[in-house]
Amino acid sequence: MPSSAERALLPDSAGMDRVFHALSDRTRRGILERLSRGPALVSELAAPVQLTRMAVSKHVRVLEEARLICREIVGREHRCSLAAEPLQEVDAWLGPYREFWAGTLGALARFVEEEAGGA
Amino acid sequence: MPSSAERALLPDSAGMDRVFHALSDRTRRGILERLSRGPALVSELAAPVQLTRMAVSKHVRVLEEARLICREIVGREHRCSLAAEPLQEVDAWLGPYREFWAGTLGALARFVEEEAGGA
DNA sequence: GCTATAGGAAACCAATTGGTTTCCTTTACT
DNA sequence: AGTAAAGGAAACCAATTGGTTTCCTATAGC
Repeated sequence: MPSSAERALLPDSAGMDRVFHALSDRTRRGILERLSRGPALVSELAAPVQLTRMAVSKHVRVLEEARLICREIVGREHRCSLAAEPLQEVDAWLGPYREFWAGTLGALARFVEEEAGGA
Repeated sequence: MPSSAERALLPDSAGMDRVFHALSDRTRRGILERLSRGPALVSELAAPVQLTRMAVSKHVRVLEEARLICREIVGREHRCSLAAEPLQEVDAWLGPYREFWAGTLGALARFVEEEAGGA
């Protein structure tokens, strides 16, 4: 069984597919943003969204399958809450590219400096 | 005209949709990873990928439309290179959630500490 | 016990995806 | 000039998406 650290480092491609796909819809990102301010029922998520409850329900399921939210079923209510772990995986995935753009910006800075110094 | 800082902070939903969707395919993430080690032609991207050149060409276009790569056409060759800016937008988008999971882990740490102290 | 509420299941739809194949254009090499 | 290489365009295909509507189940409240 892989530890959570291993899970974050070995890029489980299928998992990342699911996470990025889940994030590729603004409605779903909106749901995540809402949940970052505390748990909510499915109907509470649906209320502000100008969409059918069922549409929101499907979005919730997509997020759940990407492990971005988890739901606790209490009575007839489904209480959804944010699960940030996959976002940490995204953060980790971003790692090398962070170095890349730091390099790019560094190179740009050096270029500008050279221009200023040389001219 | 929005500055690059504004562009990074105002979440252009359609743009983010495109970026996350572009990232939601492992082939495309593979292309990005390849390009993080330097520019490449479309055929060089297609060579290792066990897919038609056309399929790769389409993936390249998706990445290009998400502004994740840019291509310089020189003669008959299309030289593709990584454009990390949208990844910085992803990084920025991640910001608040980073605080969230820091809080969660912080809370967990406190809980464990209390357990250890109280027991 | 009856009614209202929270939510999923299933069927359906148009649009998009990821992939292919076949053909075409443009540039390079000899 | 003639051929090989780089790559896009178009047509096509099966599978998936995002959305709807209609119906169904289970819990809660009077």
